[in-house]
Amino acid sequence: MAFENKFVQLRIEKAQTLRDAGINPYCNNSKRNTTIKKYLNVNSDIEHKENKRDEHRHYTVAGRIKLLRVMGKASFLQLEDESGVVQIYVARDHLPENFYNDIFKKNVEVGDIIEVGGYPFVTGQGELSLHASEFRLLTKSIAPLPEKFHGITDKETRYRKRYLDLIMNADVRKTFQIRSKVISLTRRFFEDKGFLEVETPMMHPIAGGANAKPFVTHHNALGIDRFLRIAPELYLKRLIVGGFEAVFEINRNFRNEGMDATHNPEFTSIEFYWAYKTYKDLIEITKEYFLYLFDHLDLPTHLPYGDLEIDFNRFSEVPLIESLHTIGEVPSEIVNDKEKILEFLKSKNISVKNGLSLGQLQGELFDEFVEHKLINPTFITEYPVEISPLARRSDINPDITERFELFIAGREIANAFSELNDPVDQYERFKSQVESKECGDDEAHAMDEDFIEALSYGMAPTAGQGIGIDRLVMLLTNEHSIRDVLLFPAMKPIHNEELNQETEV
RNA sequence: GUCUUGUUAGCUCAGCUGGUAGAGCACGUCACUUUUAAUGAUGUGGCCGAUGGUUCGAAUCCAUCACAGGACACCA
Repeated sequence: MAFENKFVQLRIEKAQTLRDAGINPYCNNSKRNTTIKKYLNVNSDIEHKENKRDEHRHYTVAGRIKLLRVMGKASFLQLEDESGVVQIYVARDHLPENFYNDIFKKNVEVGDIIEVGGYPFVTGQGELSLHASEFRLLTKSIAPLPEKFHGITDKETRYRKRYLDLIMNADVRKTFQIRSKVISLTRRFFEDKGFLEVETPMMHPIAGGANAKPFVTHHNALGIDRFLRIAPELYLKRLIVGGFEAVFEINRNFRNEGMDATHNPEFTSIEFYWAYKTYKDLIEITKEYFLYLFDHLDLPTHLPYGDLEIDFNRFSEVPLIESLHTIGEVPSEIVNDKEKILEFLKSKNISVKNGLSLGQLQGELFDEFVEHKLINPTFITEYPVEISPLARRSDINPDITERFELFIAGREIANAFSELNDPVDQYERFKSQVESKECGDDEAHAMDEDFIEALSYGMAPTAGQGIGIDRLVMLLTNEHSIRDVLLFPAMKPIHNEELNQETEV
């Protein structure tokens, strides 16, 4: 039952006491006229004034009480709003008669949201504070906050009750402010380059554009199942067919797969498509994009990440096959021989699915021996065609594609290629994907005939790229779990809630 | 999915090889008009994650389950 906790009960009683005294514990006519940060900035000159105060100034701030130190006839409290923290000095004799003793001391506590009016002064300890002459409760908090020193550290509680995490941990708020900036800067970067932001469907009749298991939902009115999108790619390319030459979309994708430190079932990406360009142009714009982010976020280009230091002045480019040997230390004589790769993998005790093609085996080698070693930004180029069903073939070598993936700190951050715009080739590639699907690869791409038809009308030569925003934010904020850059990461429901839901129905 | 480590007061944590629970913060009461995690005194507060088992006796040992963290697998 709600509110049964004894501390909550006590606070509810206090709220009632306030009502009985004619004070609304949930009033909404706040008179706040400045933020705490502005208050501190505007009054930074006070310490140089006579008596270190200016009784002619008057400000009204509001926020949550984070700390409360009652010392007889006067009290100090730390008041926090979104912009910052300020110390408030509350003295009995500067407030209406009996207010301090009967209302403030007895019924106001840590967690409450209040409004305070008064003048600026600097305390004996040298802290710019606000001397209260008006004090008003705005919102009575009836649930006690976590411990003032240790705060809340239990990860499960932090993710399930993110609001508490945000109240208690300023650095968590900072992380999400940076996340917001990254998205905003990304939007501005592409808009400034003439890209058009578009919104394409989240519910797809065919889950395409990536290899992944989709979530399924049902549309009652049409009586059909829909898939939550695993990627917007095929819709964005339809727009290129339609004549838009530069489009992007920043939004969620959904993949019905495992969860771990780098995977959440819903995640945010930007995908952008650029007509009359190739993947080589994408390498250039990607470098430019990173510089833009670092510049506007004021980050060092030697970025610390855990124990690593990533050098964003050094982007390198390595073809995938070459990387197997030069980075992964796989003997170069085996990398183009299926049987030898299988032998090699066996000798390293690595088991792979039966019936993989050469390109797929090269992909396995890459994942196993190269990926985790790519710390500084590295564009791995020229992916095998078998693992790139939507990418354009190289004119020089039809077994490889004009594609790259960008790796930083051992993780894939972006995936990009010159788009396959030959409808017949695309049709054949889908067909071979469908064969894989029938052979048990439940993540292989499905046939999308409507997309083939769209391509048939002609899609200008185009380059397209996807960037995982969550992983990017992890890098930029030095976070090592995707849950720490998602406000509300996916969590299993706790058992009691499940039971309640069942019994309520 | 596998392995592993957790789950004790609102929060942060103790609790040994079994003898029916402790601290700090918070909260109540008292003192205190310049504190900085204020201080001093005093008090309240627990279905020890859930269910079974072993035992005279379980927070503690065993099993199963739930949730979480980590690692691995899967996710090209």
